Amino acid sequence: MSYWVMKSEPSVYGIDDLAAQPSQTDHWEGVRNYQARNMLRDQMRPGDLALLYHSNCPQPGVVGIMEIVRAGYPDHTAFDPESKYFDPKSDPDRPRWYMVDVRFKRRLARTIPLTELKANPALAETPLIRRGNRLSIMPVSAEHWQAILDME
DNA sequence: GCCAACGTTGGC
DNA sequence: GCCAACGTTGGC
Repeated sequence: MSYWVMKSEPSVYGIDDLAAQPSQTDHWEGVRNYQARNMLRDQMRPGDLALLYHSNCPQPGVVGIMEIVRAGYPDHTAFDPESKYFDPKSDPDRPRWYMVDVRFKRRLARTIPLTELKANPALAETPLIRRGNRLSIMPVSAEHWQAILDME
């Protein structure tokens, strides 16, 4: 079982949106980066856990925990010309982009802000806070996972 | 809004 | 394959 960090902009899709789903489950659509795609397609498995990180907002930080409930499968929004995630270079026979399904587990007791994550020496090596890392899906070690939750 | 740090595209 | 131009991300 693996741990992950998944980023989203709360103005687009945040923890409240996921929690509001009838099944508290949703597709993680719209990832259009090859490195992140490879993780979605090849590495994420049902039962894996992911921290949800809110980016591009007043208080960027980790806000909750999600569980991966379906392994990678083709991101159908890439096939839909009406979707903002449409990509004409992806088609059902040769899908370029993938997604997983995630289920809301819980909110953290508080948002753990990026400033605090950066200030924690135990997290110096975690991809989330390494400068310039813009991946929307990142692995996190079990040790770093625990170190983050210890800050809750 | 600014700008650093990327990733992608396309000419050659 | 190189690399300049361009687009995007995301903190601040």
